[in-house]
Amino acid sequence: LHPPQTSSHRPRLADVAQRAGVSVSTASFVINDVEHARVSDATRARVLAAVEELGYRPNANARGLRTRRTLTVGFVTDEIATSPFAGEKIHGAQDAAWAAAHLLLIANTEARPELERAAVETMVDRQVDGVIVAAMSTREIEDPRHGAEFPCVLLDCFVADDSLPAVLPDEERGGRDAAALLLDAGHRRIAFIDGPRGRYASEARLRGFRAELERAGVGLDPALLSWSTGHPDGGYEHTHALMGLRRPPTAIFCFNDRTAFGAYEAIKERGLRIPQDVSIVGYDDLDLASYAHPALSTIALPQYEMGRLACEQLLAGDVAPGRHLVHCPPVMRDSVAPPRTSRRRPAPPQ
Amino acid sequence: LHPPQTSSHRPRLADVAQRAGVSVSTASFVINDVEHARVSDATRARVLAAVEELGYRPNANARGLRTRRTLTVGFVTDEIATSPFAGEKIHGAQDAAWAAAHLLLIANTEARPELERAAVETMVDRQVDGVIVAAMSTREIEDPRHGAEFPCVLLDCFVADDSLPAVLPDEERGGRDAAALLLDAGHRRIAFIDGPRGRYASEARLRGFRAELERAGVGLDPALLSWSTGHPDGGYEHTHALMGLRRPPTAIFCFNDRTAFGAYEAIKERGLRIPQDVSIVGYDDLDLASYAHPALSTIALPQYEMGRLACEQLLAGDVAPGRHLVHCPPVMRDSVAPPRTSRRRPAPPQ
DNA sequence: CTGAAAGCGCTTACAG
DNA sequence: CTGAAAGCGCTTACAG
Repeated sequence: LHPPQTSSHRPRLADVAQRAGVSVSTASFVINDVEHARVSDATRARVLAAVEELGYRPNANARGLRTRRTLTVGFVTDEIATSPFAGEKIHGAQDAAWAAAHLLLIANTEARPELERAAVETMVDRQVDGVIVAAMSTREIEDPRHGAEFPCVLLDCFVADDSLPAVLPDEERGGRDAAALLLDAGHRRIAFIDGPRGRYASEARLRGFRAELERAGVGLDPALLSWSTGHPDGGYEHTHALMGLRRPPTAIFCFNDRTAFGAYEAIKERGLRIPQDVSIVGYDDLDLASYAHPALSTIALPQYEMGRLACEQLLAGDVAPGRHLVHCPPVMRDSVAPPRTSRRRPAPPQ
Repeated sequence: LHPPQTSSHRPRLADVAQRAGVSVSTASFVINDVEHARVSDATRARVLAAVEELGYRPNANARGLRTRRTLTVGFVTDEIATSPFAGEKIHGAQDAAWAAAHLLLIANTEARPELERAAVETMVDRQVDGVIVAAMSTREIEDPRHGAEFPCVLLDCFVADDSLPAVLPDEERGGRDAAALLLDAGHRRIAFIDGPRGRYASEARLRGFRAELERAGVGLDPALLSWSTGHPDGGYEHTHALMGLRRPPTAIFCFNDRTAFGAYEAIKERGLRIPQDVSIVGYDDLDLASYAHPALSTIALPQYEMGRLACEQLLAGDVAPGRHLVHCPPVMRDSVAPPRTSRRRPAPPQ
């Protein structure tokens, strides 16, 4: 009847079958290495030769229609360009996907719920084998399934009832580790320039940070806690304020590396040195952190690993619902040192 | 016979046809708004109602098999995580794709030719409507078609014979603009800390930079040209070297913003001020550039626009082969000022 | 204005 | 060991 395009067609399975002098069934069996269908070596060789000569490659679309497996996973993200995080998550997910012969279908939603919904729907329409829904900074989202049923894992986000598997960074432990790192160096007066109030990461890191300080019998002086933007300007301003205090901190934990970069500037402007005068710890481990002077000690956010894990779990298909926390490893560089004794001495007992 | 999965199936077109009491043809016509097939309003309403009630959504896979259009474009990139560039390109491409009801299928190749080839092949197997091959930093690549025929546009890369459309930043003009910017401010002794030798961007920016200096009758002092890493450490070291010269430059053009960040550090360490003592111009317009102190003047690399353009051209299908240069707009911030007169005076005529 | 039927390119019980 | 045939879920000339 009507082949929509008669033009220079790719060879089809029928073409290789014909050339090899076998039926399409047999050709299909050898191409797919079907176990239980025993094909003689001679026949197999003829088919393989025909495949080679024709440069035959199966139409993945037709195959997917028949088998209901498309070897494709959907990746919908609320943001893709402003931070390097998205790229790292995608990189990890894509590596896991590729290892299982899958490809990633991407959609960016700008965190707009109606776009997110449309994105998930169009992926399901395309019969993806599963979808990863990712947020760039940990947050709660609506259930992306909206009643439909399909394999889904959440990346850096979660649903209220935890009915879906979610891969999340262990922010609270990260906060604890940051505090421990500074405590271990001997600091007692430690400030925290936190991120935006109410943001999941801000609250979780603070929880861990505060708990660790209290465990050490130090406690968090309310004057040393501030909420910032997560950008360098916030770190810059808050650090100036902090260092202008009558009893300035000897160390500052910054919500993220960008905030720490701002803190660096402020400290240098005041003629102080890092880490001799003030120790700094960041969060994220941006690649720029290792280029700072001195190289920034920080808590790494393992975006690549999280992306990989989410995709592996999705494809393995055996993940339990609920939150799966991923450790954020501290990375020690040169921005932490013991406090100056000269500064510790004058500090009166709390 | 054998429905591979009898489980909770999505409704098919046949289901809506049955429910509406029409044939699948008719149902298909109204769902696809087929022009020449006039369907009575009553019938149309019944079909639409059935679609609504059943929550019917067409199987994109089946549709693609039949129509040979999958509404999917392949995006293969040599790098996705280390710089923010990939994310911006993808963002632009995805926005253009989405606007045309397309989705992006992504593959990352780590710049390994065999992976690149496999990626392109698997995308063609999946019947994508076209593929974008992207590099993160302008470079020549092998023809990704390898004899096959499919719509393809290159993004930040090109093939030797220019037989494919390629969207590229106008690096040479960027170099010229950077020079002009500094020349216009009154500088005559301008250094260039270029990127790695032999890299396309390094060479092209140098070409433009040098040409503009010569046009202004200034010329590029070989002592003021150096090749660096493209990372902050390179900018840091070369700036120290430059400022240690007997006749240091009054302005430095840095290969990129990261290099400029290193230059900032070195200048501040020497007790000099930007822009009063030294003017700095970067390249890329990273988001961090606007947070630097002072905010960095730079030449923007319009990654998003390039991504969008490439995808638009691919989907429009009317692009001529050859290089399509995209302008890199200078963005003036606070790191450029006229040279100190005290420094200009002693400079003897060349 | 509407329907019956072929076919997109595969896979896979089933029969021989 | 191999083949004929149905069917995955659509679209679309063609006939009425």
